[in-house]
Amino acid sequence: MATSIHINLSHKSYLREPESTELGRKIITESIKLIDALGFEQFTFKKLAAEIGSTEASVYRYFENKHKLLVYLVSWYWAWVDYNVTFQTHNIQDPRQRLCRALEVLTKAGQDDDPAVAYIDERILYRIVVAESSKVYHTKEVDAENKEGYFLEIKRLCRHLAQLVLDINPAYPYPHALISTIMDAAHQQPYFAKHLPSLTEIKDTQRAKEETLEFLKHLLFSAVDSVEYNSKQ
Amino acid sequence: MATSIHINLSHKSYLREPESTELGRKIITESIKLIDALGFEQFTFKKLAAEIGSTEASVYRYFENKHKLLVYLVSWYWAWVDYNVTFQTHNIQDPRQRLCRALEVLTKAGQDDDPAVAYIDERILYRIVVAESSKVYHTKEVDAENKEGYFLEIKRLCRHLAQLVLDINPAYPYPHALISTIMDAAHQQPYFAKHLPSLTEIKDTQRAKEETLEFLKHLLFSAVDSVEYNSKQ
DNA sequence: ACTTTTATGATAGTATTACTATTATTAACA
DNA sequence: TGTTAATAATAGTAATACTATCATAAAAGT
Repeated sequence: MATSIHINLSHKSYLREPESTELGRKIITESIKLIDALGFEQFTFKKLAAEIGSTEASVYRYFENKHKLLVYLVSWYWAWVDYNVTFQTHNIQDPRQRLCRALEVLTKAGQDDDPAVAYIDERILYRIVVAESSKVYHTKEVDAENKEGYFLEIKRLCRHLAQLVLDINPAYPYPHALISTIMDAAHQQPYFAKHLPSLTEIKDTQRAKEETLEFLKHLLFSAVDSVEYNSKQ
Repeated sequence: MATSIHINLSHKSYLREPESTELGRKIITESIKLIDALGFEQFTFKKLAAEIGSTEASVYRYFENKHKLLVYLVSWYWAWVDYNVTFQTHNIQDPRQRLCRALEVLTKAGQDDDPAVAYIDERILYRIVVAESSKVYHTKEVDAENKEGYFLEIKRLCRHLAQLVLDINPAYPYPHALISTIMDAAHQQPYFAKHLPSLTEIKDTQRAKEETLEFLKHLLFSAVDSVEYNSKQ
C-alpha cells in the first residue's frame, strides 16, 4: 500500500483538526498508545497531556471530551479499513473471490505493520477498536451522535461489503444484517480466543486470525449460498 | 413459567448478597430502572441511593463499585435465559426443533412480561444487557474477573446452545464460535434496527424480534447444515 | 431479659475526574 | 511591525468514586 495516504472523515467529532498540527498529531499518536495501555475507563486527558508534555487545557481545544476522541479514532479505523478493502479488491473480477479478499482485509486489519499514516499505529488502533469500539454507540447519545454523522464510516463499510454479498447473490435477503454480524465477529472471536476461550473454538495463537477467517468465510458463504438464486433469469 | 424461581450465580461480584435483604433487593430493582434511564456512564451510587432513600455508603456495602453491580445484573440475566432455555426445550425431542425453540427464547427474552422474580423487571434488564453488557468484559480486568468466575453464566449458556448445535450435526467444527456470534447478534440486530438502521434489514417495529429470529435461524441452520455429516456411520 | 452482633443511617472527608476560565508567551502571518 | 492564533501555565469548580467514623435500631444468641 502507498505510504502517506489521507483518510477523510465525514463528520467533526473534533473541535480542531488534529491532523493539521504537531500537537494534534501527538494527541492522536499518544492517545492510541495510552488508551491501549490503560483501557478507555482509566484513560484521561490529564494523563495524556502529561505523556505528550502538554496541558489538559490544550488537549481540550482539540476534543470536547475523551468520548469524542474515541469516536474520532474508531471512525478513522473504519474509514481506513474501507479504503483497504477498496484497494485490495478493485482488480478482482470474480465476486466470490472479491468478497473473500474483503473478509481477509477485515479480519487481518491489525496484522501487517504497514503504516499508512506516519503518526497512527494501526496495530495498536486495531486493539482499541476491538476492545472499545462498541462503547462509541452504546450510549444514551447514540441517536444525537448518529445525526451528527459520527457513524457514517462504519455504515459505509457495511454498505460496501453488503454490496459485495449482493454481487454474489442478489436474492439474499439480509446482506447488511449479515455483514454487521460478521464485522463484529471478526473482532470478537480473536478477543474471545484470548480472554474468554470457552466462547469459541478459535485458539489464541499466531493463526487466530486465519482460523477466524475460515469460520467467517464458512458462515458467510453458507448463508449466502443457501438462498436460491437463478442468475440466468 | 412458575412464579418465584431462584437464580443462583456461581460467583460473588457482590460483597453482601442483595437477594437476602430488603435494601439489597431495592438496590437491584432501582439500579435496573436507573441504569436504563440514565445509561451506565451517568449512573452513580449517589443517585441510586437518593432514589431508594438510602445512602451511598449503604450501597457500597453491597457492591464494591458500579461495574461489579453491572456484572451481577448481566450474570443474573444470562443465568435466567439459560434456565428459560432449559425449561422451554426440555420436552422437545427433535434436535432441530429444540434449537429453534432455544433461539426463540434467546431472541425474545425481553418480550413477555412474566416476572420470574418479584424485584427484577426482566424487560428493563433486557435493555440494559443489550446496551451495556459488552462493557462487562471489555475492560483491562477481564482476565482477573474471568478467574473470579464472573463470566461463568454466559459461558454456560454458550456451552448449552453449542451442545444443541452438535446434537444436530456433531461434525460442525465451530459450535461455540457460532453460538457466541449468534448470541451477540440476537441483541445487536434489534438495537441496530432502532438506532443505526443502515446496519441491518431488520425494521424497528413490533416484529423486530421476529425478523431477527428469522435471520438468525437462517444463518445458524445454513452454517450447520452445510457441513457434511453422515449420521448412519 | 440481657448482651452481642449485624445492618443501616448520618455525616464527613479525600483524591481524582472532567471540565472552564484567565493570563502570559511565543510563533506565524499580513 | 503589528496582529492574530496557538499553546503553556495556572487556578478553580462541581461531580465522582470512593473510605472512615459513629450512632442507632433491629435481630440473634445465651
